[in-house]
Amino acid sequence: MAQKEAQQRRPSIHDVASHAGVSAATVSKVLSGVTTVKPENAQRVLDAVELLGYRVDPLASDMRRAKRRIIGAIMPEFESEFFGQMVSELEGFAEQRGYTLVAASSRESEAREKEILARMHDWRVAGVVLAPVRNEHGPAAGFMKANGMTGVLIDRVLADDAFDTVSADSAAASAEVARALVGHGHRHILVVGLGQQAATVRARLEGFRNTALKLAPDIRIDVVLCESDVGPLRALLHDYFSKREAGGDRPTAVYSLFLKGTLVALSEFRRRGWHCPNDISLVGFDDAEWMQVTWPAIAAVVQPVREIAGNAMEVLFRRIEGERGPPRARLEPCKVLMRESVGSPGSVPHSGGGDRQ
Amino acid sequence: MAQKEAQQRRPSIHDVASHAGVSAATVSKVLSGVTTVKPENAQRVLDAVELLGYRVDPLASDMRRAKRRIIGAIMPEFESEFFGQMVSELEGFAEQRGYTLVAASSRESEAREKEILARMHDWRVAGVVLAPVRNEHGPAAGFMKANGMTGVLIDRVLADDAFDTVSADSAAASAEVARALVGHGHRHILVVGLGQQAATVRARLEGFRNTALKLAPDIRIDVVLCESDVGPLRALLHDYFSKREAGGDRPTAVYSLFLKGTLVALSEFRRRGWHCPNDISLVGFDDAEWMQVTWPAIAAVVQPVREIAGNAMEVLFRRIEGERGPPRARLEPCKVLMRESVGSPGSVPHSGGGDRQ
DNA sequence: CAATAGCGAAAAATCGATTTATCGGTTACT
DNA sequence: AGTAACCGATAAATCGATTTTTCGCTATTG
Repeated sequence: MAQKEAQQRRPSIHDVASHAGVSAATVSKVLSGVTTVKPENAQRVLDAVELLGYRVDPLASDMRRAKRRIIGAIMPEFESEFFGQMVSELEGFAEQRGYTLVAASSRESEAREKEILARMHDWRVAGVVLAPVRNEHGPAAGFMKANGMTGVLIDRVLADDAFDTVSADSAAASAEVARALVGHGHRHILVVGLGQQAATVRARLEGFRNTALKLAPDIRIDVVLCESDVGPLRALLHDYFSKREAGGDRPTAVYSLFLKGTLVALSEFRRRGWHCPNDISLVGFDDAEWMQVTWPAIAAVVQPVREIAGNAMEVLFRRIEGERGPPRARLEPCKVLMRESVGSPGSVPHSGGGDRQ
Repeated sequence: MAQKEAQQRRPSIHDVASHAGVSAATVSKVLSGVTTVKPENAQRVLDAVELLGYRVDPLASDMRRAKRRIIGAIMPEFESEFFGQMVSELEGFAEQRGYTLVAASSRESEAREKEILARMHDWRVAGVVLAPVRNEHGPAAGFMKANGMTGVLIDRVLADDAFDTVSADSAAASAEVARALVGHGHRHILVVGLGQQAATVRARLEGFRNTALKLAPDIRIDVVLCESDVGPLRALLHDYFSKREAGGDRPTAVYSLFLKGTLVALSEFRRRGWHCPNDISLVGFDDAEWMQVTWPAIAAVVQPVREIAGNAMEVLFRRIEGERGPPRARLEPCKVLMRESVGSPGSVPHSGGGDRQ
């Protein structure tokens, strides 16, 4: 019975102390590696720790010190492969340095983003990896600044005057996509994007447009931007293609600036019975595992998740360790995988039907 | 300068108290909603809180009480849609009750799973939602039991003698798949699975086999199980189909018991130039967004993520609130979406080539 | 009128660690 | 011899809240 109770309540530093016949302060010193303890006493402390199965209570321990060995990570969502991989990688890097990563998702809401950040501030996290919902100018970054938090911004950011940023080199990747599509002979291209993430999308769009116009000044680039959510995009795209098809001047290729856009585009093609690349070519920003196993495989821009995570953690820990100096904006190069969804226009003018059923 | 210092150090309950001209105890009472405080004083406290921007320090606050308003969630991985959605849903439900959810992934390692669990125990989380790497008999569940933690097991579990479990009704869903495939006339079916998750996979396999045999006693069911990781599955499957094709008795349908298996199967079909459903039919356990936009759309068993998350949180909070009684094992019904990847065998005996290029 | 009950708020104990101040007991130095 | 330095360890203060105890004051009651 007494044993049972002893098992229920977890041992404190005082239990260890009285068991080893020393004071709590001595136990604390032994465990924190202070050398001014008689070896004999140290051994008895360690024995008692072993016997009782004592573990330091991190909350009590951390209450005095300013920072805890915790890194907070805030992602816009967890559903997509990209952010899932990102969290996994960040976890690994944090673990390597003896830190714990706690992850939370803002679920695409700036209000929740700030709320989570405030909670992490309460927890006294040593640093935050923030993938903002919109861009680096949102309220969350402001909160971090106002409260003197240490952090790094990733993904939907370009550069900031207070925090280091790490993101994919969208512009360069988009330029490469432009080269490929123009090279295949496309002269009328639709670009699909989401307005929310202002800066990043603009970089992707400009990178694409500039290069395309330079290579083929006569090129026609249509843009369908969806301001708010993904939902309306489906309708927008349907309208767009209906009008274009009626007018007889529909684009020969689509470049989607984000993953869900690629899905929506594919689903629209499907609805019309179009197939890639015979009826239309498709390239999407962001890769996913399934894109390799579809018929045909979908061409995609692959973001270097591991590199972004690694560099973000690298600069974050440098700041945590007190490094000063102006914030730096890092861009990691993407890989562009030109798969079968891209071909040359006009080879088969218009199938309409489809080759199945 | 003095203002700057005031901004730097975050206000404590004593700052609020002295500002409002009351004691710290009174502040605490006001904030925790105790009614035995004179309205006038309460107002002054609230004003001071507002003025100083005071927030309760959760570290100090929780130190006294045994349980913290934190729920821990441990998932095997974050990369897949399923667990990503799961974490999102859990987060939502925790938020509804004023709890914070901290998520971590064991990255398919039982050692890490236990390590994370120990850390959460140190944090004195109120409860844990554990999606074990293998099944309910792993070391993590043992750790939870030994330390008297409150928790609920989900996904890769059937039933446990110490913890409530919530999972998808794999057996029933598999039976439905069997009915559909047999109904379409399939008499030779390959089932692809991963051995790791023992109990769940067995349930899916048995559910399928039993029903299929009952409906068509002459049916032939091949099974390719991969014990360790997904990697070897690719080779196993390739071997399997090579032998079968040589023997001229290849199956007319494949049922994959897990998502990655579906991808591997698709990629193998692709390699052989087979198309669904003309050359072979395919059903996968676990749905994903992309399955609707491929040609053809892939039939899938949809796990009720939201229901599983909701019920897990429901039973977990009941246990946290002190409910006794034997653990219950809940099974949530799945939806089976029979999409175009399933057809009748023999309609087009063997295409081999493919309908593109 | 004295004893008691009730109310609101302050004082003090508590949670589990860390850190600083203190203390007894040697040893070394002037 | 007197004191300074030092060593190892303990007592006590601290972190920021919550909770229990105590206390002063007013209102009720026999």
